[in-house]
Amino acid sequence: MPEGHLLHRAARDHAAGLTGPLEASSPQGRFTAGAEAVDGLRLVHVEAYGKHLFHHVEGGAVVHVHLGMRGVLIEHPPPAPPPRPQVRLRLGGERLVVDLIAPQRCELLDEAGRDALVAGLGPDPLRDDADPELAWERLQATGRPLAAALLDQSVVAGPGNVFRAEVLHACHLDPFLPARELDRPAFDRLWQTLGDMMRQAVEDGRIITVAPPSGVARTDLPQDEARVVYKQQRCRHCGGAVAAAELDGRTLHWCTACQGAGDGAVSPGGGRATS
DNA sequence: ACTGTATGACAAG
DNA sequence: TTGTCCTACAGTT
Repeated sequence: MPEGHLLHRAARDHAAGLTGPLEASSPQGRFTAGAEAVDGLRLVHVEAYGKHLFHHVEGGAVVHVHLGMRGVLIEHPPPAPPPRPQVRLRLGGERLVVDLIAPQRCELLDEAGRDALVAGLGPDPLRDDADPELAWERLQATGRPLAAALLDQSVVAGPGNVFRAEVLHACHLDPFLPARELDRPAFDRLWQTLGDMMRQAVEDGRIITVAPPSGVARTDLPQDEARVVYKQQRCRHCGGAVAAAELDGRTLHWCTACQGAGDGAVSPGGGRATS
Protein backbone atom coordinates (compact mmCIF):
# COMPACT_ATOMS: atom_id res chain seq x y z
CA MET A 1 0.00 0.00 0.00
CA PRO A 2 2.56 2.62 0.83
CA GLU A 3 3.09 4.28 -2.53
CA GLY A 4 3.12 8.05 -2.76
CA HIS A 5 -0.63 8.56 -2.91
CA LEU A 6 -1.05 7.27 0.65
CA LEU A 7 1.41 9.77 2.05
CA HIS A 8 -0.34 12.64 0.31
CA ARG A 9 -3.61 11.36 1.63
CA ALA A 10 -2.13 11.20 5.11
CA ALA A 11 -0.71 14.72 4.83
CA ARG A 12 -4.14 16.04 3.93
CA ASP A 13 -5.87 14.18 6.76
CA HIS A 14 -3.26 15.13 9.32
CA ALA A 15 -3.37 18.80 8.40
CA ALA A 16 -7.13 18.78 8.88
CA GLY A 17 -7.26 16.72 12.04
CA LEU A 18 -4.09 17.31 14.02
CA THR A 19 -5.09 20.77 15.13
CA GLY A 20 -4.35 22.21 18.54
CA PRO A 21 -1.35 21.29 20.68
CA LEU A 22 0.03 17.90 19.69
CA GLU A 23 -0.08 15.04 22.09
CA ALA A 24 2.97 13.03 21.08
CA SER A 25 4.21 9.78 22.52
CA SER A 26 6.18 6.69 21.55
CA PRO A 27 4.53 3.71 23.22
CA GLN A 28 7.07 1.42 21.61
CA GLY A 29 9.88 3.53 23.00
CA ARG A 30 12.04 3.89 19.93
CA PHE A 31 11.08 7.51 19.31
CA THR A 32 10.69 8.75 22.85
CA ALA A 33 13.07 11.68 22.55
CA GLY A 34 11.52 12.80 19.28
CA ALA A 35 8.01 12.55 20.66
CA GLU A 36 8.96 14.56 23.73
CA ALA A 37 10.53 17.22 21.52
CA VAL A 38 7.25 17.93 19.74
CA ASP A 39 4.75 17.15 22.49
CA GLY A 40 2.59 20.15 23.31
CA LEU A 41 3.62 22.08 20.19
CA ARG A 42 1.46 22.87 17.19
CA LEU A 43 1.79 21.66 13.62
CA VAL A 44 2.50 24.48 11.22
CA HIS A 45 2.60 22.41 8.03
CA VAL A 46 2.26 18.82 6.89
CA GLU A 47 3.58 17.79 3.52
CA ALA A 48 4.26 14.67 1.50
CA TYR A 49 7.10 14.44 -0.99
CA GLY A 50 7.21 11.19 -2.88
CA LYS A 51 6.95 8.46 -0.26
CA HIS A 52 8.18 10.78 2.49
CA LEU A 53 5.99 12.54 5.03
CA PHE A 54 7.06 15.63 6.94
CA HIS A 55 5.36 17.16 9.98
CA HIS A 56 6.66 20.70 10.45
CA VAL A 57 6.22 21.78 14.05
CA GLU A 58 6.41 25.27 15.49
CA GLY A 59 9.96 26.07 16.52
CA GLY A 60 11.56 24.46 13.46
CA ALA A 61 11.51 20.75 14.22
CA VAL A 62 10.41 18.39 11.46
CA VAL A 63 9.23 14.83 12.02
CA HIS A 64 10.23 12.76 9.00
CA VAL A 65 8.44 9.48 8.30
CA HIS A 66 9.07 6.88 5.61
CA LEU A 67 6.90 3.78 5.75
CA GLY A 68 9.04 1.44 3.69
CA MET A 69 7.37 -1.80 2.74
CA ARG A 70 5.62 -2.57 6.00
CA GLY A 71 4.93 0.67 7.72
CA VAL A 72 1.34 1.60 8.46
CA LEU A 73 -0.43 4.79 9.47
CA ILE A 74 -3.68 4.29 11.34
CA GLU A 75 -6.19 7.08 11.94
CA HIS A 76 -8.51 7.08 14.93
CA PRO A 77 -11.28 9.52 15.61
CA PRO A 78 -10.85 10.67 19.20
CA PRO A 79 -11.16 9.28 21.72
CA ALA A 80 -8.64 6.76 20.46
CA PRO A 81 -8.20 3.33 22.02
CA PRO A 82 -5.01 2.75 24.00
CA PRO A 83 -2.10 2.38 21.58
CA ARG A 84 -0.81 -1.05 20.72
CA PRO A 85 2.64 -1.60 22.22
CA GLN A 86 4.35 -1.54 18.83
CA VAL A 87 3.20 1.99 18.02
CA ARG A 88 6.36 3.96 17.25
CA LEU A 89 4.67 7.32 17.34
CA ARG A 90 1.23 8.46 18.33
CA LEU A 91 0.23 12.00 17.39
CA GLY A 92 -2.99 13.29 18.81
CA GLY A 93 -4.87 16.44 17.84
CA GLU A 94 -8.32 17.91 18.32
CA ARG A 95 -10.01 15.87 15.61
CA LEU A 96 -7.65 12.98 14.91
CA VAL A 97 -5.24 10.58 16.52
CA VAL A 98 -2.61 8.95 14.32
CA ASP A 99 -0.62 5.80 15.09
CA LEU A 100 2.57 5.01 13.19
CA ILE A 101 3.61 1.37 13.14
CA ALA A 102 6.76 -0.26 11.73
CA PRO A 103 8.07 2.66 9.67
CA GLN A 104 11.33 2.28 7.88
CA ARG A 105 12.30 5.71 9.16
CA CYS A 106 10.93 7.99 11.82
CA GLU A 107 13.30 10.73 12.85
CA LEU A 108 13.53 14.30 13.97
CA LEU A 109 15.05 16.71 11.44
CA ASP A 110 15.25 20.46 11.02
CA GLU A 111 14.32 22.40 7.91
CA ALA A 112 17.82 22.04 6.49
CA GLY A 113 17.68 18.29 6.99
CA ARG A 114 14.34 18.12 5.23
CA ASP A 115 15.72 20.16 2.33
CA ALA A 116 18.77 17.94 2.00
CA LEU A 117 16.60 14.84 1.87
CA VAL A 118 14.23 16.29 -0.68
CA ALA A 119 17.16 17.43 -2.83
CA GLY A 120 17.86 13.79 -3.60
CA LEU A 121 14.37 13.16 -4.93
CA GLY A 122 13.00 13.60 -8.41
CA PRO A 123 9.81 15.58 -9.01
CA ASP A 124 6.64 14.26 -7.37
CA PRO A 125 3.69 14.36 -9.79
CA LEU A 126 1.34 14.97 -6.86
CA ARG A 127 3.01 18.24 -5.87
CA ASP A 128 2.17 21.61 -7.35
CA ASP A 129 5.85 22.49 -7.45
CA ALA A 130 6.83 19.41 -9.49
CA ASP A 131 9.12 20.14 -12.42
CA PRO A 132 8.76 17.46 -15.09
CA GLU A 133 11.85 18.77 -16.87
CA LEU A 134 13.97 17.32 -14.11
CA ALA A 135 12.41 13.88 -14.57
CA TRP A 136 12.95 14.18 -18.31
CA GLU A 137 16.61 15.04 -17.87
CA ARG A 138 17.20 12.18 -15.49
CA LEU A 139 15.46 9.72 -17.78
CA GLN A 140 17.70 10.85 -20.58
CA ALA A 141 20.73 10.28 -18.41
CA THR A 142 20.03 6.65 -17.54
CA GLY A 143 20.83 3.61 -19.55
CA ARG A 144 18.37 1.56 -17.61
CA PRO A 145 15.05 0.15 -18.82
CA LEU A 146 12.11 2.47 -18.45
CA ALA A 147 10.55 0.19 -15.82
CA ALA A 148 13.65 0.43 -13.65
CA ALA A 149 13.85 4.20 -14.00
CA LEU A 150 10.25 4.62 -12.87
CA LEU A 151 11.03 3.06 -9.50
CA ASP A 152 14.09 5.24 -9.03
CA GLN A 153 12.94 7.94 -6.62
CA SER A 154 15.63 10.31 -7.84
CA VAL A 155 13.95 10.24 -11.27
CA VAL A 156 10.32 10.46 -10.14
CA ALA A 157 9.27 10.54 -6.49
CA GLY A 158 6.17 8.68 -5.40
CA PRO A 159 5.35 5.83 -7.73
CA GLY A 160 5.93 2.28 -6.52
CA ASN A 161 5.55 -1.11 -8.11
CA VAL A 162 1.80 -0.87 -8.70
CA PHE A 163 1.85 2.56 -10.33
CA ARG A 164 4.84 1.54 -12.42
CA ALA A 165 3.05 -1.43 -13.93
CA GLU A 166 -0.24 0.38 -14.40
CA VAL A 167 1.10 3.58 -15.91
CA LEU A 168 3.34 1.73 -18.36
CA HIS A 169 0.33 -0.22 -19.45
CA ALA A 170 -1.94 2.81 -19.65
CA CYS A 171 0.60 4.43 -21.98
CA HIS A 172 1.17 1.19 -23.90
CA LEU A 173 4.88 1.39 -23.28
CA ASP A 174 7.42 -1.38 -23.41
CA PRO A 175 8.84 -1.70 -19.87
CA PHE A 176 12.21 -2.74 -21.25
CA LEU A 177 12.62 0.20 -23.56
CA PRO A 178 15.84 1.96 -22.57
CA ALA A 179 14.68 5.08 -20.74
CA ARG A 180 16.76 7.42 -22.87
CA GLU A 181 15.01 6.19 -26.00
CA LEU A 182 11.63 7.44 -24.83
CA ASP A 183 10.72 10.35 -27.07
CA ARG A 184 9.44 13.64 -25.71
CA PRO A 185 5.78 13.23 -26.70
CA ALA A 186 5.71 9.80 -25.05
CA PHE A 187 7.30 11.25 -21.93
CA ASP A 188 4.72 14.02 -21.79
CA ARG A 189 1.91 11.48 -21.99
CA LEU A 190 3.59 9.35 -19.35
CA TRP A 191 3.94 12.28 -16.95
CA GLN A 192 0.36 13.39 -17.47
CA THR A 193 -1.06 9.88 -17.11
CA LEU A 194 0.98 9.16 -14.00
CA GLY A 195 -0.20 12.38 -12.39
CA ASP A 196 -3.83 11.66 -13.21
CA MET A 197 -3.54 8.11 -11.91
CA MET A 198 -1.90 9.18 -8.67
CA ARG A 199 -4.36 12.02 -8.05
CA GLN A 200 -7.23 9.60 -8.50
CA ALA A 201 -5.57 7.22 -6.03
CA VAL A 202 -5.33 9.98 -3.44
CA GLU A 203 -9.09 10.47 -3.74
CA ASP A 204 -9.84 6.73 -3.68
CA GLY A 205 -7.36 5.95 -0.94
CA ARG A 206 -6.33 2.98 -3.11
CA ILE A 207 -4.89 2.37 -6.53
CA ILE A 208 -7.79 1.63 -8.87
CA THR A 209 -7.01 1.67 -12.57
CA VAL A 210 -9.98 -0.10 -14.10
CA ALA A 211 -13.36 1.41 -14.80
CA PRO A 212 -15.90 -0.35 -12.58
CA PRO A 213 -18.87 -2.06 -14.25
CA SER A 214 -21.89 0.20 -14.39
CA GLY A 215 -23.73 0.18 -11.11
CA VAL A 216 -20.62 -0.68 -9.13
CA ALA A 217 -18.88 2.01 -7.11
CA ARG A 218 -15.15 2.34 -7.75
CA THR A 219 -14.25 1.63 -4.20
CA ASP A 220 -16.44 -1.48 -4.09
CA LEU A 221 -14.09 -3.19 -6.50
CA PRO A 222 -12.14 -5.96 -4.79
CA GLN A 223 -8.44 -5.26 -4.65
CA ASP A 224 -7.49 -7.97 -7.13
CA GLU A 225 -9.99 -6.73 -9.68
CA ALA A 226 -8.95 -3.11 -9.46
CA ARG A 227 -5.83 -3.24 -11.61
CA VAL A 228 -5.29 -3.83 -15.30
CA VAL A 229 -2.01 -5.72 -15.23
CA TYR A 230 -0.43 -5.60 -11.75
CA LYS A 231 -0.56 -9.12 -10.32
CA GLN A 232 -3.02 -10.14 -13.01
CA GLN A 233 -2.98 -13.28 -15.12
CA ARG A 234 -4.73 -11.66 -18.03
CA CYS A 235 -4.86 -8.06 -19.11
CA ARG A 236 -8.14 -6.42 -18.08
CA HIS A 237 -7.86 -4.18 -21.12
CA CYS A 238 -7.44 -6.70 -23.92
CA GLY A 239 -7.55 -10.14 -22.30
CA GLY A 240 -4.02 -10.90 -23.45
CA ALA A 241 -1.46 -12.74 -21.37
CA VAL A 242 0.27 -10.79 -18.63
CA ALA A 243 3.92 -11.61 -18.18
CA ALA A 244 5.86 -11.30 -14.95
CA ALA A 245 9.59 -10.93 -14.47
CA GLU A 246 11.97 -9.86 -11.74
CA LEU A 247 13.70 -6.57 -12.32
CA ASP A 248 16.01 -5.30 -9.58
CA GLY A 249 14.33 -7.68 -7.18
CA ARG A 250 10.83 -6.40 -7.84
CA THR A 251 8.17 -8.22 -9.82
CA LEU A 252 7.23 -6.41 -12.98
CA HIS A 253 3.93 -7.19 -14.70
CA TRP A 254 3.10 -6.23 -18.25
CA CYS A 255 0.69 -7.18 -21.00
CA THR A 256 2.40 -8.98 -23.84
CA ALA A 257 -0.25 -7.80 -26.28
CA CYS A 258 -0.72 -4.15 -25.32
CA GLN A 259 2.87 -3.39 -24.50
CA GLY A 260 6.21 -4.18 -25.97
CA ALA A 261 5.24 -4.38 -29.60
CA GLY A 262 5.80 -0.68 -30.01
CA ASP A 263 9.32 -0.71 -31.38
CA GLY A 264 9.38 -4.35 -32.22
CA ALA A 265 11.27 -4.58 -29.01
CA VAL A 266 9.77 -7.79 -27.69
CA SER A 267 12.29 -10.54 -28.10
CA PRO A 268 11.35 -13.59 -30.19
CA GLY A 269 11.35 -16.04 -27.32
CA GLY A 270 8.49 -14.21 -25.70
CA GLY A 271 10.56 -13.80 -22.58
CA ARG A 272 13.00 -11.16 -21.55
CA ALA A 273 16.19 -11.40 -19.69
CA THR A 274 15.47 -11.23 -16.01
CA SER A 275 18.48 -9.23 -15.08
C1' DA B 1 -1.47 -21.94 13.70
C1' DC B 2 1.61 -21.61 10.30
C1' DT B 3 3.61 -20.11 5.63
C1' DG B 4 4.45 -17.17 1.79
C1' DT B 5 4.30 -12.91 -0.15
C1' DA B 6 3.89 -7.88 -0.59
C1' DT B 7 3.17 -1.73 -2.02
C1' DG B 8 10.65 -0.03 -0.16
C1' DA B 9 15.11 1.08 0.71
C1' DC B 10 19.34 0.25 2.65
C1' DA B 11 23.86 -1.84 3.83
C1' DA B 12 26.93 -5.31 3.19
C1' DG B 13 29.62 -8.72 0.58
C1' DT C 1 22.74 -9.72 -5.85
C1' DT C 2 21.32 -10.96 -1.01
C1' DG C 3 19.51 -10.21 3.56
C1' DT C 4 17.21 -7.32 6.73
C1' DC C 5 13.82 -4.17 9.21
C1' DC C 6 9.36 -2.92 14.29
C1' DT C 7 3.79 -5.86 9.68
C1' DA C 8 -0.53 -7.56 7.52
C1' DC C 9 -3.13 -10.42 5.00
C1' DA C 10 -4.47 -14.39 2.25
C1' DG C 11 -3.90 -18.95 1.74
C1' DT C 12 -2.91 -23.45 3.57
C1' DT C 13 -2.34 -27.04 7.23
